[in-house]
Amino acid sequence: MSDLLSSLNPEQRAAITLPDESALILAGAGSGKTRVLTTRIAWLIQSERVRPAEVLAVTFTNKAAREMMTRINTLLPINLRGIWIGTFHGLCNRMLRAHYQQAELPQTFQILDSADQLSALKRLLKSLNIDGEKYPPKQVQYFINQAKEQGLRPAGVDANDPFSQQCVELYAAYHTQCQREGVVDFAELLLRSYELLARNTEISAHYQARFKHILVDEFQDTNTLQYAWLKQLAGLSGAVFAVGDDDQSIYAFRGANVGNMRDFEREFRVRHLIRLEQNYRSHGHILDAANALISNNTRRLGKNLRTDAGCGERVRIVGAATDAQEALWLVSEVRTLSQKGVPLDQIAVLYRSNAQSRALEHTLVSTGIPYRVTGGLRFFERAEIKHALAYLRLIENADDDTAFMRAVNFPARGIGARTLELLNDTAHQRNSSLHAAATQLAGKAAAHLNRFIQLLEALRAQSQGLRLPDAVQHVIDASGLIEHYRAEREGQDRIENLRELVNAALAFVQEEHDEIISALNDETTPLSAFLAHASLEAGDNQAHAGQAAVQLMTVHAAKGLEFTAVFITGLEEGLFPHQNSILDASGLEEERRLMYVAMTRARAHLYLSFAQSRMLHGQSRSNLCSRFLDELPEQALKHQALNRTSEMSRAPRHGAPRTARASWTQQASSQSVTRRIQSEFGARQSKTAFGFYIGQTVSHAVFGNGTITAFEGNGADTRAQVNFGRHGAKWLALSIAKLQPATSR
DNA sequence: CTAATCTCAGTTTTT
DNA sequence: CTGAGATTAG
Repeated sequence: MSDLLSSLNPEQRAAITLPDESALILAGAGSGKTRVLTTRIAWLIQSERVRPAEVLAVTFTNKAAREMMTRINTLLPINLRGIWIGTFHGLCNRMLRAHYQQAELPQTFQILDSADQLSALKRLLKSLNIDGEKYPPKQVQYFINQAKEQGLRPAGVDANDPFSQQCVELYAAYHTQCQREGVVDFAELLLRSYELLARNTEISAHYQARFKHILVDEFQDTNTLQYAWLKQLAGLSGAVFAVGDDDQSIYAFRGANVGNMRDFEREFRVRHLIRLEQNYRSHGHILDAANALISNNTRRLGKNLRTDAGCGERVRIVGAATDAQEALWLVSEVRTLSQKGVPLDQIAVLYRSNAQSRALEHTLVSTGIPYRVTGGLRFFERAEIKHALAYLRLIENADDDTAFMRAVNFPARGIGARTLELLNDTAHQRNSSLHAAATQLAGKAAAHLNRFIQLLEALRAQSQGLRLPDAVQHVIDASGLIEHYRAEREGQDRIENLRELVNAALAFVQEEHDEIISALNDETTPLSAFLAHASLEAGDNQAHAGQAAVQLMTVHAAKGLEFTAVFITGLEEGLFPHQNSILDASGLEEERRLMYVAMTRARAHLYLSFAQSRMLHGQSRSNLCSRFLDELPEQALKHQALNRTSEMSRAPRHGAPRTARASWTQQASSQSVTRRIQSEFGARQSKTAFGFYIGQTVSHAVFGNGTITAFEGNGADTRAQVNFGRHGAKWLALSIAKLQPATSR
């Protein structure tokens, strides 16, 4: 027991050894959060306060769940049979499989991922003859998911405007469609599981009695429904150990409710609130800067990180003339770091939005620095994989219309829009699945359709006796997918991926025998379990590990990771903070938390950079540098001057250096702190256009006085973004709008 | 029915 | 500038 608790600080130890009641742990960035969580579980079991089967731990990502399992196993090398560790969705799936009848689901129910859900909705809109322009499928999807995440069924949604009323009806129709098809979307997994517990006192009592300890990771990211589910599961007696950091809440945009932390404190009668404020990751200056930044947010639960490490290096701030030069500077710094002995995979390049990666990648490729982009398409989301899975899904459940639509004419077998329209109508009239309608229709209407139905029959029959990997192999061959891709120019990669799918099935079957995982899904078939696995765990973003490479990713993707050196790029108003979040205070605070997360990823070296002009949407635009730079304490910073001449002479193409330099007029920089920062390292006043400059106060005949915040475009097309205060921000073409320099008050 | 061409919007993302 | 989705020509 003592070794479990050795080398922990007093707060960590206190958290780990708390009594059997609910507790809230405010765990700052780099404070050993995962360690506390896993050690708590190991300690509870080792001291025989609970058996493994009485513990439930929930995370947001599969990666986190796996890591937790591994670390507990390292701390406590005993059989953990019966412990429930997984994602919210994974655990709900598990529960629904065990009680599928009470949950009113078919035993073989399948899970729709977001893309599947969207195509299901598009199909629904079409069959109801609803204008997709007026009701964009994406918005309907958002509406439905939001309702579900509030725990609401169609009858419970308040709809006061025509749009919402229509959405409610679509929600109801969509629900009927899902029920008929035997499919559930992600939000449905949670809601169904919640309802199962809420309505069925026996089942609810069973789980409440069983799970004496419930542990929640990243609690600040829970949404309303997840919180309600936890409450239902814990009952009155369960001890919920919630670990989170309100300062790292960056998912409000998808429904996360930081307010859950306050509610939790009250509703679970939390007597133990422990703050983990000792940071084991970042050097002093980095932490000082991050602390100063986040202190600009209001409504915090309050927390300040400290470190025993020295001040370390100052945070470096760099302004470049163009995005291309920013990238070149980055490359030279990466080289320097590498020469100093920092491994490439310990260097992260972060950005606010994915679109920014392109320019960086371009430069990295041309300078020969190996890099790896995290994010983007994952294995099970690839088109060819989804096609193969669609055939497998149809074997399992012929009524799965989403899978049917995906497979029916891919590879092309002469079943076009016309036939499918007819099929859709037939199915809608008879209230049957597409497959059922197709069997009726096949004889008379289309021989092609008939052949497809027969193909499905054959696949089902032939895969019957096969083991899962063999069945997968058979399906990708007999469906014609391999043949189809063989004929395609760039089909080779896709064929490789399909072969990889067979390997994935093989690995999955083997893992099923693994003791840790085997407790799951005793009742379902291997195929059904594999399909659920494919939906719930979309697979790695990037398959090729191997060689050490610089890590490129969005700030969101970097959460939970740490690196020796971190570059945060594109620190410009409109980019970071993002344009769409600048308007309201809560959006801005989330952007600030995002910046905080980004900064606290760094151990020893932190670089913040911006460009005065950048290519965006095919146009060059100029922005002020980010307001977040103004919020950092001067003593923790080092403004690094770009050696303009040498950098520019090295610039290969792009980067019209001459015009850029010529335009750096020396303006008096009395108004803005931002400009002061810019002038300190020689970047000076931002770009001018038509004699106007960024930050200038101008007056407009209609909107009155405003401040220029950005330029975009060139020549006669040049437009300026002007913030007119209560009139909002407007883009005005300088050749048209008659702007006047405002006279000072 | 398919392939080529046009239009248009364009954060962040896990399950 | 890009990629998705719709529209139109073959």
